[in-house]
Amino acid sequence: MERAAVDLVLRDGIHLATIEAICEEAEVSSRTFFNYFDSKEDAILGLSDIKVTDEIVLAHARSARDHDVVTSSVGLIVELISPSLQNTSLHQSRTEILRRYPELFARKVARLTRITDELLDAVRKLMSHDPRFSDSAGAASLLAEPILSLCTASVRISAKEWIAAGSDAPIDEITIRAVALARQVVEKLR
Amino acid sequence: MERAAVDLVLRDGIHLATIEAICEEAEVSSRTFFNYFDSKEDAILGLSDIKVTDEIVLAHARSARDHDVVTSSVGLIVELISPSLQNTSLHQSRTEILRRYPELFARKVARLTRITDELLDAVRKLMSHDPRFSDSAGAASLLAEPILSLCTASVRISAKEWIAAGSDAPIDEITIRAVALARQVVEKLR
DNA sequence: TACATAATTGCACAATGTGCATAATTAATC
DNA sequence: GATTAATTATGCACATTGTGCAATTATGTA
Repeated sequence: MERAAVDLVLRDGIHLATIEAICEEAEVSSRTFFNYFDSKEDAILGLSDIKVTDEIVLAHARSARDHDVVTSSVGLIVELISPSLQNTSLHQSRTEILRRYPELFARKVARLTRITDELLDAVRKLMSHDPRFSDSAGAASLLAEPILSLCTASVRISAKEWIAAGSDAPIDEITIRAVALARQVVEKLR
Repeated sequence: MERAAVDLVLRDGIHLATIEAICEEAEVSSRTFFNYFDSKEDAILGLSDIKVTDEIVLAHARSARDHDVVTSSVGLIVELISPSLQNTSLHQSRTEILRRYPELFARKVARLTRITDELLDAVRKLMSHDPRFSDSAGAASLLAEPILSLCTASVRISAKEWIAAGSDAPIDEITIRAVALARQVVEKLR
């Protein structure tokens, strides 16, 4: 049904890709459609459930060089979004859809804000592993949000570049490039 | 009608605050409602049209100490959101609504992404006034997005604190505090 | 008053989404 | 293989949001 939804949007446009049409294409009833997706856009955008587990967070906290919170945060973010980067066929169609219909970003972002709190907790944990934040206890917690934003934006750009370059390079390249961008910002602004 | 929408949501809950009920309260027809708002949430959230004019951008570029891009960007962002901070009665109700119904952030964010491109252009202009970015021409443009994210997040936190403290202090306090937060991040991460 | 313009409304309609009862499919057990 | 139990798909009625269009009402102006 996701395939049908995505294909129809690209073929007929978002307005003609009604639930009815999608269900006809997928050969299911419209009622069944809503048994699987909360909304039409869920199917179109493929809003999979990202989980931020303690294991993943800890793994990144330990593996980052010097326990740098930027490196570990970027690594974590890239790992979380990597499934949607690798699922090539569907994902490419979805990327094209977002390009054509920027309004749909809304839902996508909505889902992301749903996990923003989880990500913030994760960044705070990662900060606690970073020696530069080990002394300043509670006050530093306020910095988690700006740090997360900085890292997320860097990943966004880096992923864009990666996709534009043909998605050939290993995904780690996204991480490396994103960390470099974040560092540049810090260097320039200090 | 905005007043009626906001009041009803707080009184009866989002589900019972239907268009029909809101229109009854506001004593207009539902058709009239949609002549003024594109959607129910528009009225509830009061998504006013933020305009990023060249004048405002230039004013901030010039007034910022040392033409620091963080200071000017934060100042710009605070100025853009200040109307919604000052319109006390309605805004307080809306803040409470967002607290109760975090899902509604979606639309709010959607509107913000609509002006993200404008904001990015603004930040690039502000960067061009910052001596630290004057040499590195095109490459630095990539940094606009992370910088904007950093500033936006800092403002978000600072505004939250400001509201929590009772919204008594002048709005400039938001700017000052946000700049301080952004600076802390940069200092810590370098 | 008479006229032009703008604001409001009614009505028909399309589309999304939900609740609930029923049918069809599949798997499990004897 | 037949029977039963679980899951999955469906049909139908309905509420809600939102739009297009034509008609009506209100408002200002000469």
